[in-house]
Amino acid sequence: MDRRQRKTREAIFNAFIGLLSKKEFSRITVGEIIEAADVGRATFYSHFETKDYLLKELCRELFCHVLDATREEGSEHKHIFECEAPSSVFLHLLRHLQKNDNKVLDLLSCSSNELFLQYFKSDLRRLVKSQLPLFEARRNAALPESFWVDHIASVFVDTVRWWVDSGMKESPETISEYFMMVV
Amino acid sequence: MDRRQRKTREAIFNAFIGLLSKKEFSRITVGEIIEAADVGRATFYSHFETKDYLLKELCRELFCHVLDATREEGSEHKHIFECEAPSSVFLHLLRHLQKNDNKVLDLLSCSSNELFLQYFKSDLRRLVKSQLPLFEARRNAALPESFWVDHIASVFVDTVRWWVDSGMKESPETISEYFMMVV
DNA sequence: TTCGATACCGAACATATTGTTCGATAATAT
DNA sequence: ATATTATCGAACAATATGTTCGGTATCGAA
Repeated sequence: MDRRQRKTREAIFNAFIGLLSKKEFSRITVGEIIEAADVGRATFYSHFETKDYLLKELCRELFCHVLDATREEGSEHKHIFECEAPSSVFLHLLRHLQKNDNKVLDLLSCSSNELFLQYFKSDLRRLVKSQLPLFEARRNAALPESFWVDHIASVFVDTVRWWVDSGMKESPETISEYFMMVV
Repeated sequence: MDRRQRKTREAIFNAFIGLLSKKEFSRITVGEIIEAADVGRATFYSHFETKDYLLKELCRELFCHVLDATREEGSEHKHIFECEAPSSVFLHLLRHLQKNDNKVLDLLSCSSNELFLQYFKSDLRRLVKSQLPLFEARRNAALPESFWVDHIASVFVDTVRWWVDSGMKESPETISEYFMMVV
């Protein structure tokens, strides 16, 4: 990819994230984004069809990155996935969030976080599905698998939401314990 | 309240709900609403400051209505709240939803249902809080109350979401059982 | 029934936002 | 060095928002 493209794309993402910390998604205009990113109007529209697609692509990049990182760490230390409690993989995720090395946390704590949590959850469902055996012991046989997967992903997202909404005072370890207590 | 006011208010709500079943909230314009409701532009703005307030007031009316109805039924048959399992109050809620006597279900199954589920959840939290003793037996003492309340409300909302998203094939009784299995 | 209050109409209005177009310029890859 | 391509910037039509105003119809209370 052309270096210019990378730069403008990055500039737009950063401007967008910056604006999101100040105001709601629906009230952010394309005009504000291109001014903050310092790019031409036509340039913006050559990168993103609409503001909604910008949101979508941003989520895809960030969440896939976080989940892939979690998955990688998992395959480095295979025992995590094979031997330890199911909490491990989620604990890793929570630690990634707290470090905030990428900007996921900024998105999850902004006023429009519901939008991101939706995307986050749908990516998470895939992770849960691949880790399903770890939860088999806790599952009631009467529950449909689709319900069970959805439930685990939902509870994790809701737990993260509660965490950030209440100021992230607890450690990732504590939150992970809470999660394991209720799931 | 003036009969004229009631009528236009009702007309706007109905037009709004009708449009929501066809397109996303963010793509619905005030122009479309007033055309469908057959009221003047100035009239709309004398009732609702913006489209967002319209959404908010609609949620407040409908959800409060549902939850109040549930509460009322509860006080008629006091045993429900005092003696029976905590499932009862939620089962009542689910039955109300399935009957769809008010239009709550339309909102929960439209493409912008996330918006409504948020409002629904915050109203639900209050209900959960008032029914908290019923869940005491299932609660791990290490969990903060705020987390516990949030969790119960979240799981209920997520359960309803799963139900409507997957076509509401199950009976309210079954869904209530699923809910009680995982909470 | 009457009468004062007020909700509604509808059309016009300024303003803001969206998404597109185009020629000129500058950065890039090879 | 050169052909390619991303960006600029300014202008553009089309659409949406929220307000204003005088006239009309409806309402609730006496």
